Amino acid sequence: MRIGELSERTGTPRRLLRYYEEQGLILPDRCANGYRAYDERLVDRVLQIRGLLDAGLPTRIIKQILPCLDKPRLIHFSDATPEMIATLEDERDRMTRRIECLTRNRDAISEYLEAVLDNHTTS
Amino acid sequence: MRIGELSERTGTPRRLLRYYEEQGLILPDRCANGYRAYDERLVDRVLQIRGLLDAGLPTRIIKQILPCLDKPRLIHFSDATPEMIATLEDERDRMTRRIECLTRNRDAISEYLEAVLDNHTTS
DNA sequence: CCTCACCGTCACATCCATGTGAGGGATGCA
DNA sequence: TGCATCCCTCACATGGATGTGACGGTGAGG
Repeated sequence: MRIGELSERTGTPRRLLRYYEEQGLILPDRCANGYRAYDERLVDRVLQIRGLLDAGLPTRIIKQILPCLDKPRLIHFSDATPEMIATLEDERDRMTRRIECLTRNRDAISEYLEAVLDNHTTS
Repeated sequence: MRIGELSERTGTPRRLLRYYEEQGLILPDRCANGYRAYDERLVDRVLQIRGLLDAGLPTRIIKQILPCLDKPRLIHFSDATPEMIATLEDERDRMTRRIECLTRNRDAISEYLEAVLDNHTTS
């Protein structure tokens, strides 16, 4: 598919699809035209990228963790340098901390909302 | 406490403590000097702010959700306009989505790391 | 009194994700 | 053939969080 369709199907501005490519997050083929040709699977990948960006990860980190998720069983041992492993462990821990923080705060919001709505219906 | 101590205890540059104040996230007292005087409780609040920022929330949103968490039982009904409630519900849902995304990816990283480390020790 | 470490404000700089638009080529249809 | 709609690259702009430094006031200790 071309960039327009991918843009529509992922709700992502074309500008950003090109930006993600520039940052090395996706690598579309090119038609003879020069037009970018995106594989079907890139729909999910783009959504994943957007999710991670929205969760506060920079493209530099996303680029490093994406290859680990490609094929659950096709591990790229070539990339598995000690530094890379350390980076991944760090990032996994940061993600865990983020999850805890978000969960705590979301639960507090839920509690607040319940209290307010309760009060509203009973007053 | 003054800004230096709060900065040290939270690992936050003074610059940012002033910035958070400018954005209305914290509201320190002032000594006769003009020096900012921070309450003990602001240590936790600053850490919470940093956690939420790191998780991708903008200060504008953080400012709105912080009051809901102040006292679990001291609900500020005065702020509970319908728009505010809608905002909170939206933000709660966004947080849930972020949590799901982070959890999925973190688990995939863990799986990858396990596979790599397994392979490493048995080869 | 001097000095040093703290504080204040102000302003400009940087990084990153994103917006916007100009200028031009490709494709397909009236 | 003309026009609309897609695509390309390039480049400049914006907004939010953060860095950095200038310039000056405060206050405790030698």
